[in-house]
Amino acid sequence: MASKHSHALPRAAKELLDDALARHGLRGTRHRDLIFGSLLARRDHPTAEEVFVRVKAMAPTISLATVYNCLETLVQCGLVRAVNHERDATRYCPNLSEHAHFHDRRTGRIYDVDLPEDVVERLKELLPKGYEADSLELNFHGRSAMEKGRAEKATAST
Amino acid sequence: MASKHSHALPRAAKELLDDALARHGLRGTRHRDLIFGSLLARRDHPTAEEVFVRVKAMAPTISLATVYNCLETLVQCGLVRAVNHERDATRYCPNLSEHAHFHDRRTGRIYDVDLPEDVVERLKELLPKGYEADSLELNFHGRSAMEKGRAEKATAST
DNA sequence: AACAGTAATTAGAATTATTCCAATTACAAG
DNA sequence: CTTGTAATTGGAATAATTCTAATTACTGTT
Ligand SMILES: [Mn+2]
Ligand SMILES: [Mn+2]
Ligand SMILES: [Zn+2]
Ligand SMILES: [Zn+2]
Repeated sequence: MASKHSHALPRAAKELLDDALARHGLRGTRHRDLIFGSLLARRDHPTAEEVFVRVKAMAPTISLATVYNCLETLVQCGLVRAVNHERDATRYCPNLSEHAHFHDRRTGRIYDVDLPEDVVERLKELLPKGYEADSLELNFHGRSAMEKGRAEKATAST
Repeated sequence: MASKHSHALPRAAKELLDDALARHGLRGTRHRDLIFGSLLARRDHPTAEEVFVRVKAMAPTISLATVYNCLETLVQCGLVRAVNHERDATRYCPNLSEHAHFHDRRTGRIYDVDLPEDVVERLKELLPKGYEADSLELNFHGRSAMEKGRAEKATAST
Protein backbone atom coordinates (compact mmCIF):
# COMPACT_ATOMS: atom_id res chain seq x y z
CA MET A 1 0.00 0.00 0.00
CA ALA A 2 1.07 3.59 -0.68
CA SER A 3 3.16 5.29 1.96
CA LYS A 4 2.13 8.46 3.70
CA HIS A 5 4.57 10.29 1.46
CA SER A 6 3.66 8.88 -1.90
CA HIS A 7 2.57 12.34 -2.94
CA ALA A 8 5.18 14.35 -1.16
CA LEU A 9 6.27 17.47 -2.98
CA PRO A 10 9.57 17.19 -4.86
CA ARG A 11 12.14 19.43 -3.23
CA ALA A 12 12.00 21.97 -6.08
CA ALA A 13 8.23 22.29 -5.91
CA LYS A 14 8.33 22.57 -2.15
CA GLU A 15 10.75 25.45 -2.43
CA LEU A 16 8.66 27.13 -5.08
CA LEU A 17 5.63 26.85 -2.84
CA ASP A 18 7.26 28.00 0.39
CA ASP A 19 8.91 30.88 -1.40
CA ALA A 20 5.71 32.10 -2.98
CA LEU A 21 3.81 31.77 0.28
CA ALA A 22 6.54 33.62 2.17
CA ARG A 23 6.57 36.40 -0.39
CA HIS A 24 2.87 36.81 0.27
CA GLY A 25 3.25 36.69 4.04
CA LEU A 26 1.50 33.36 4.29
CA ARG A 27 2.44 30.19 6.13
CA GLY A 28 3.44 26.88 4.66
CA THR A 29 0.98 24.30 5.90
CA ARG A 30 0.40 20.60 5.46
CA HIS A 31 -2.81 21.25 3.57
CA ARG A 32 -1.26 23.70 1.17
CA ASP A 33 1.55 21.21 0.56
CA LEU A 34 -0.84 18.38 -0.06
CA ILE A 35 -3.08 20.32 -2.38
CA PHE A 36 -0.26 21.78 -4.43
CA GLY A 37 1.29 18.32 -4.52
CA SER A 38 -1.91 16.71 -5.70
CA LEU A 39 -2.19 19.22 -8.53
CA LEU A 40 1.38 18.55 -9.62
CA ALA A 41 0.99 14.79 -9.31
CA ARG A 42 -1.95 14.55 -11.63
CA ARG A 43 -2.27 17.44 -14.02
CA ASP A 44 -5.71 16.75 -15.32
CA HIS A 45 -7.28 20.06 -14.28
CA PRO A 46 -9.37 18.76 -11.39
CA THR A 47 -12.23 20.65 -9.80
CA ALA A 48 -12.18 21.65 -6.14
CA GLU A 49 -14.37 18.63 -5.36
CA GLU A 50 -11.95 16.35 -7.15
CA VAL A 51 -8.99 17.81 -5.29
CA PHE A 52 -11.00 17.32 -2.13
CA VAL A 53 -11.41 13.58 -2.66
CA ARG A 54 -7.81 13.12 -3.78
CA VAL A 55 -6.37 14.89 -0.82
CA LYS A 56 -8.64 13.19 1.67
CA ALA A 57 -6.59 10.05 1.14
CA MET A 58 -3.70 11.74 2.96
CA ALA A 59 -5.66 14.09 5.21
CA PRO A 60 -8.99 12.44 5.88
CA THR A 61 -10.28 15.26 8.06
CA ILE A 62 -9.68 18.11 5.62
CA SER A 63 -12.76 20.18 4.82
CA LEU A 64 -14.00 21.31 1.45
CA ALA A 65 -13.78 24.90 2.67
CA THR A 66 -10.09 24.41 3.25
CA VAL A 67 -9.64 23.02 -0.22
CA TYR A 68 -11.32 26.12 -1.65
CA ASN A 69 -9.22 28.33 0.62
CA CYS A 70 -5.95 26.66 -0.30
CA LEU A 71 -6.70 26.64 -4.01
CA GLU A 72 -7.53 30.32 -3.88
CA THR A 73 -4.30 30.95 -1.98
CA LEU A 74 -2.30 29.08 -4.61
CA VAL A 75 -3.96 31.10 -7.33
CA GLN A 76 -3.23 34.34 -5.47
CA CYS A 77 0.41 33.31 -5.10
CA GLY A 78 0.61 32.72 -8.83
CA LEU A 79 1.37 29.02 -8.51
CA VAL A 80 -1.84 27.77 -10.00
CA ARG A 81 -4.27 28.96 -12.65
CA ALA A 82 -8.04 28.77 -12.34
CA VAL A 83 -9.57 27.48 -15.55
CA ASN A 84 -13.19 28.14 -16.42
CA HIS A 85 -15.37 26.72 -19.13
CA GLU A 86 -18.87 28.07 -19.51
CA ARG A 87 -20.53 27.75 -16.13
CA ASP A 88 -18.85 24.52 -15.17
CA ALA A 89 -17.01 24.19 -11.90
CA THR A 90 -13.65 25.94 -11.88
CA ARG A 91 -10.71 23.68 -12.58
CA TYR A 92 -7.14 24.13 -11.40
CA CYS A 93 -3.91 23.96 -13.34
CA PRO A 94 -0.35 24.12 -11.97
CA ASN A 95 1.23 24.65 -15.38
CA LEU A 96 3.01 27.98 -15.05
CA SER A 97 4.14 28.30 -18.61
CA GLU A 98 2.06 30.41 -20.95
CA HIS A 99 -0.50 28.04 -22.40
CA ALA A 100 -3.97 27.67 -23.84
CA HIS A 101 -6.54 24.99 -23.09
CA PHE A 102 -8.16 22.48 -25.36
CA HIS A 103 -11.56 21.30 -24.14
CA ASP A 104 -12.57 17.96 -25.50
CA ARG A 105 -16.33 18.00 -26.01
CA ARG A 106 -16.57 14.24 -26.01
CA THR A 107 -14.76 13.49 -22.77
CA GLY A 108 -14.88 16.82 -20.99
CA ARG A 109 -11.14 16.56 -20.52
CA ILE A 110 -8.89 19.58 -20.73
CA TYR A 111 -5.44 19.55 -22.29
CA ASP A 112 -2.66 22.11 -22.13
CA VAL A 113 -1.51 23.65 -25.38
CA ASP A 114 1.75 25.52 -25.45
CA LEU A 115 1.35 29.17 -26.37
CA PRO A 116 4.56 30.74 -27.65
CA GLU A 117 5.34 34.24 -26.47
CA ASP A 118 5.43 35.66 -29.98
CA VAL A 119 1.92 34.37 -30.65
CA VAL A 120 0.72 36.14 -27.53
CA GLU A 121 2.34 39.35 -28.71
CA ARG A 122 0.79 38.95 -32.15
CA LEU A 123 -2.62 38.53 -30.61
CA LYS A 124 -2.32 41.61 -28.47
CA GLU A 125 -1.73 43.57 -31.65
CA LEU A 126 -5.31 42.86 -32.62
CA LEU A 127 -6.44 45.30 -29.97
CA PRO A 128 -7.45 48.80 -31.09
CA LYS A 129 -5.47 51.74 -29.75
CA GLY A 130 -6.29 52.45 -26.13
CA TYR A 131 -6.80 48.84 -25.15
CA GLU A 132 -3.98 47.43 -23.06
CA ALA A 133 -4.22 43.72 -22.25
CA ASP A 134 -2.09 42.40 -19.43
CA SER A 135 -3.25 38.86 -19.99
CA LEU A 136 -5.20 36.73 -22.37
CA GLU A 137 -7.01 33.49 -22.24
CA LEU A 138 -7.37 31.14 -25.19
CA ASN A 139 -9.62 28.10 -25.25
CA PHE A 140 -10.11 25.61 -28.02
CA HIS A 141 -13.16 23.39 -28.22
CA GLY A 142 -13.36 20.19 -30.18
CA ARG A 143 -12.46 16.53 -30.29
CA SER A 144 -9.14 14.89 -29.70
CA ALA A 145 -8.18 11.69 -31.48
CA MET A 146 -7.66 9.62 -28.34
CA GLU A 147 -6.75 6.08 -29.38
CA LYS A 148 -6.97 3.27 -26.84
CA GLY A 149 -4.30 4.79 -24.57
CA ARG A 150 -5.33 8.26 -23.55
CA ALA A 151 -2.62 10.84 -22.83
CA GLU A 152 -3.33 13.25 -20.04
CA LYS A 153 -2.04 16.37 -21.70
CA ALA A 154 -1.08 17.62 -25.11
CA THR A 155 2.19 19.00 -23.83
CA ALA A 156 4.13 18.51 -20.65
CA SER A 157 5.66 21.52 -18.98
CA THR A 158 5.73 23.50 -15.75
CA MET B 1 -42.37 59.27 -24.53
CA ALA B 2 -41.11 56.22 -26.40
CA SER B 3 -43.61 54.38 -28.57
CA LYS B 4 -44.39 50.76 -28.11
CA HIS B 5 -42.18 50.07 -31.10
CA SER B 6 -39.11 52.05 -30.20
CA HIS B 7 -37.17 48.82 -30.07
CA ALA B 8 -38.87 47.04 -32.90
CA LEU B 9 -36.58 44.76 -34.86
CA PRO B 10 -35.30 46.15 -38.14
CA ARG B 11 -36.78 44.15 -41.00
CA ALA B 12 -33.47 42.43 -41.75
CA ALA B 13 -32.99 41.30 -38.17
CA LYS B 14 -36.57 40.15 -37.96
CA GLU B 15 -36.04 37.97 -41.01
CA LEU B 16 -32.81 36.59 -39.63
CA LEU B 17 -34.59 35.70 -36.43
CA ASP B 18 -37.70 34.15 -37.96
CA ASP B 19 -35.58 32.21 -40.40
CA ALA B 20 -33.33 30.78 -37.76
CA LEU B 21 -36.25 29.89 -35.53
CA ALA B 22 -38.07 28.23 -38.43
CA ARG B 23 -35.00 26.25 -39.35
CA HIS B 24 -35.01 24.93 -35.80
CA GLY B 25 -38.73 24.17 -35.79
CA LEU B 26 -39.44 26.93 -33.28
CA ARG B 27 -42.06 29.64 -33.29
CA GLY B 28 -41.52 33.33 -33.60
CA THR B 29 -42.92 34.98 -30.51
CA ARG B 30 -43.21 38.47 -29.11
CA HIS B 31 -40.76 37.68 -26.35
CA ARG B 32 -38.13 36.26 -28.64
CA ASP B 33 -38.48 39.34 -30.82
CA LEU B 34 -38.16 41.70 -27.91
CA ILE B 35 -35.18 39.96 -26.43
CA PHE B 36 -33.30 39.67 -29.69
CA GLY B 37 -34.18 43.29 -30.37
CA SER B 38 -32.93 44.45 -27.02
CA LEU B 39 -29.60 42.70 -27.61
CA LEU B 40 -29.23 44.36 -30.99
CA ALA B 41 -30.29 47.76 -29.70
CA ARG B 42 -27.65 47.94 -27.02
CA ARG B 43 -24.68 45.73 -27.62
CA ASP B 44 -23.07 45.97 -24.26
CA HIS B 45 -23.12 42.26 -23.41
CA PRO B 46 -25.89 42.35 -20.82
CA THR B 47 -26.60 39.56 -18.35
CA ALA B 48 -29.93 37.75 -18.31
CA GLU B 49 -31.01 39.96 -15.41
CA GLU B 50 -30.14 43.07 -17.37
CA VAL B 51 -32.04 41.84 -20.39
CA PHE B 52 -34.92 41.12 -18.04
CA VAL B 53 -35.16 44.71 -16.80
CA ARG B 54 -34.70 46.17 -20.28
CA VAL B 55 -37.38 44.05 -21.82
CA LYS B 56 -39.82 44.58 -18.99
CA ALA B 57 -40.28 48.10 -20.29
CA MET B 58 -42.10 46.65 -23.30
CA ALA B 59 -43.47 43.46 -21.75
CA PRO B 60 -43.99 44.17 -18.07
CA THR B 61 -45.29 40.70 -17.29
CA ILE B 62 -42.42 38.71 -18.78
CA SER B 63 -40.75 36.32 -16.38
CA LEU B 64 -37.07 35.83 -15.75
CA ALA B 65 -37.48 32.16 -16.68
CA THR B 66 -38.69 33.25 -20.09
CA VAL B 67 -35.71 35.51 -20.51
CA TYR B 68 -33.41 32.59 -19.76
CA ASN B 69 -35.42 30.38 -22.09
CA CYS B 70 -35.37 32.86 -24.95
CA LEU B 71 -31.69 33.63 -24.56
CA GLU B 72 -30.89 29.95 -24.63
CA THR B 73 -33.08 29.56 -27.70
CA LEU B 74 -31.23 32.38 -29.45
CA VAL B 75 -27.92 30.80 -28.58
CA GLN B 76 -29.11 27.43 -29.87
CA CYS B 77 -30.23 29.05 -33.10
CA GLY B 78 -26.80 30.58 -33.52
CA LEU B 79 -28.04 34.16 -33.34
CA VAL B 80 -26.39 35.05 -30.09
CA ARG B 81 -23.23 34.08 -28.27
CA ALA B 82 -23.00 33.38 -24.57
CA VAL B 83 -19.96 35.07 -23.07
CA ASN B 84 -18.45 33.92 -19.80
CA HIS B 85 -15.80 35.46 -17.61
CA GLU B 86 -14.63 33.53 -14.59
CA ARG B 87 -17.71 32.69 -12.55
CA ASP B 88 -19.60 35.86 -13.37
CA ALA B 89 -23.11 35.75 -14.75
CA THR B 90 -23.25 34.78 -18.41
CA ARG B 91 -23.47 37.71 -20.80
CA TYR B 92 -25.04 37.73 -24.24
CA CYS B 93 -23.69 39.05 -27.51
CA PRO B 94 -25.49 39.29 -30.87
CA ASN B 95 -22.31 39.96 -32.84
CA LEU B 96 -22.18 37.09 -35.30
CA SER B 97 -18.82 37.87 -36.82
CA GLU B 98 -15.79 36.01 -35.51
CA HIS B 99 -14.54 38.08 -32.62
CA ALA B 100 -12.72 38.03 -29.31
CA HIS B 101 -13.64 39.85 -26.12
CA PHE B 102 -11.74 42.44 -24.17
CA HIS B 103 -12.67 42.56 -20.48
CA ASP B 104 -11.94 45.87 -18.86
CA ARG B 105 -10.88 45.14 -15.28
CA ARG B 106 -11.64 48.67 -14.16
CA THR B 107 -15.20 48.97 -15.43
CA GLY B 108 -16.19 45.36 -15.92
CA ARG B 109 -17.25 46.27 -19.44
CA ILE B 110 -16.74 43.92 -22.34
CA TYR B 111 -15.73 45.04 -25.81
CA ASP B 112 -15.77 43.17 -29.09
CA VAL B 113 -12.45 42.75 -30.88
CA ASP B 114 -12.46 41.67 -34.48
CA LEU B 115 -10.74 38.35 -35.05
CA PRO B 116 -9.63 37.84 -38.66
CA GLU B 117 -10.15 34.40 -40.11
CA ASP B 118 -6.47 33.92 -40.86
CA VAL B 119 -5.58 34.56 -37.23
CA VAL B 120 -8.06 31.89 -36.20
CA GLU B 121 -6.49 29.46 -38.64
CA ARG B 122 -3.00 30.32 -37.39
CA LEU B 123 -4.08 29.65 -33.83
CA LYS B 124 -5.56 26.29 -34.65
CA GLU B 125 -2.16 25.31 -36.00
CA LEU B 126 -0.83 25.46 -32.46
CA LEU B 127 -2.71 22.27 -31.72
CA PRO B 128 -0.77 19.01 -31.70
CA LYS B 129 -1.74 16.31 -34.18
CA GLY B 130 -4.96 14.60 -33.21
CA TYR B 131 -6.59 17.69 -31.75
CA GLU B 132 -9.32 19.15 -33.95
CA ALA B 133 -10.83 22.41 -32.75
CA ASP B 134 -14.15 23.45 -34.23
CA SER B 135 -14.18 26.69 -32.32
CA LEU B 136 -12.04 28.86 -30.14
CA GLU B 137 -12.59 31.52 -27.60
CA LEU B 138 -10.18 34.37 -26.97
CA ASN B 139 -10.43 36.79 -24.08
CA PHE B 140 -8.22 39.73 -23.28
CA HIS B 141 -8.06 41.22 -19.81
CA GLY B 142 -6.82 44.69 -19.06
CA ARG B 143 -7.61 48.37 -19.08
CA SER B 144 -9.04 50.47 -21.84
CA ALA B 145 -8.11 54.12 -22.20
CA MET B 146 -11.66 55.41 -21.94
CA GLU B 147 -11.58 59.20 -22.24
CA LYS B 148 -14.58 61.20 -21.08
CA GLY B 149 -16.89 59.76 -23.77
CA ARG B 150 -16.90 56.00 -23.49
CA ALA B 151 -17.50 53.95 -26.63
CA GLU B 152 -19.57 50.84 -26.21
CA LYS B 153 -17.48 48.57 -28.37
CA ALA B 154 -14.05 48.45 -29.87
CA THR B 155 -15.47 47.54 -33.25
CA ALA B 156 -18.92 47.68 -34.74
CA SER B 157 -20.15 44.74 -36.73
CA THR B 158 -22.90 42.15 -36.90
C1' DA C 1 6.50 25.79 29.69
C1' DA C 2 2.70 29.27 29.74
C1' DC C 3 0.99 33.48 26.94
C1' DA C 4 -0.47 36.39 23.35
C1' DG C 5 -1.37 37.43 18.82
C1' DT C 6 -2.36 36.03 14.42
C1' DA C 7 -3.31 32.78 10.71
C1' DA C 8 -5.52 28.56 9.21
C1' DT C 9 -9.15 25.43 9.45
C1' DT C 10 -13.79 23.96 10.11
C1' DA C 11 -18.98 22.90 9.71
C1' DG C 12 -22.65 24.64 8.28
C1' DA C 13 -25.48 28.59 6.72
C1' DA C 14 -25.99 31.80 3.03
C1' DT C 15 -25.59 33.42 -1.69
C1' DT C 16 -26.02 33.50 -6.65
C1' DA C 17 -26.91 32.22 -11.07
C1' DT C 18 -29.27 29.07 -13.28
C1' DT C 19 -32.28 25.10 -14.13
C1' DC C 20 -36.20 22.39 -13.24
C1' DC C 21 -41.14 21.55 -12.61
C1' DA C 22 -45.89 21.37 -12.87
C1' DA C 23 -49.50 24.18 -14.22
C1' DT C 24 -51.37 27.57 -17.37
C1' DT C 25 -51.73 29.98 -21.67
C1' DA C 26 -51.14 30.72 -26.57
C1' DC C 27 -51.05 29.05 -31.13
C1' DA C 28 -51.71 26.40 -35.46
C1' DA C 29 -53.94 23.06 -38.02
C1' DG C 30 -57.77 20.38 -39.02
C1' DC D 1 -64.46 24.94 -31.99
C1' DT D 2 -61.37 20.88 -30.78
C1' DT D 3 -56.91 19.01 -30.13
C1' DG D 4 -52.10 18.79 -29.95
C1' DT D 5 -47.96 21.03 -29.14
C1' DA D 6 -45.01 24.87 -27.87
C1' DA D 7 -44.23 28.80 -24.93
C1' DT D 8 -44.61 30.97 -20.69
C1' DT D 9 -44.88 31.29 -15.75
C1' DG D 10 -43.84 31.44 -10.56
C1' DG D 11 -41.76 29.12 -7.49
C1' DA D 12 -38.98 25.25 -5.90
C1' DA D 13 -34.65 22.99 -6.55
C1' DT D 14 -29.69 22.74 -7.71
C1' DA D 15 -24.81 23.46 -7.73
C1' DA D 16 -20.73 25.86 -6.99
C1' DT D 17 -18.86 28.90 -4.21
C1' DT D 18 -18.44 32.17 -0.39
C1' DC D 19 -19.30 33.67 4.15
C1' DT D 20 -19.52 33.32 9.24
C1' DA D 21 -18.47 32.50 13.65
C1' DA D 22 -16.23 29.53 16.12
C1' DT D 23 -12.09 26.41 17.07
C1' DT D 24 -7.41 25.07 16.41
C1' DA D 25 -2.58 25.62 15.23
C1' DC D 26 1.53 28.24 14.94
C1' DT D 27 5.15 31.69 16.03
C1' DG D 28 7.42 34.27 18.72
C1' DT D 29 7.87 36.26 23.35
C1' DT D 30 7.95 36.14 28.52
MN1 LIG E 1 8.65 9.14 2.99
MN1 LIG F 1 -44.58 51.38 -34.63
ZN1 LIG G 1 -3.55 24.13 -17.98
ZN1 LIG H 1 -19.21 40.07 -28.32
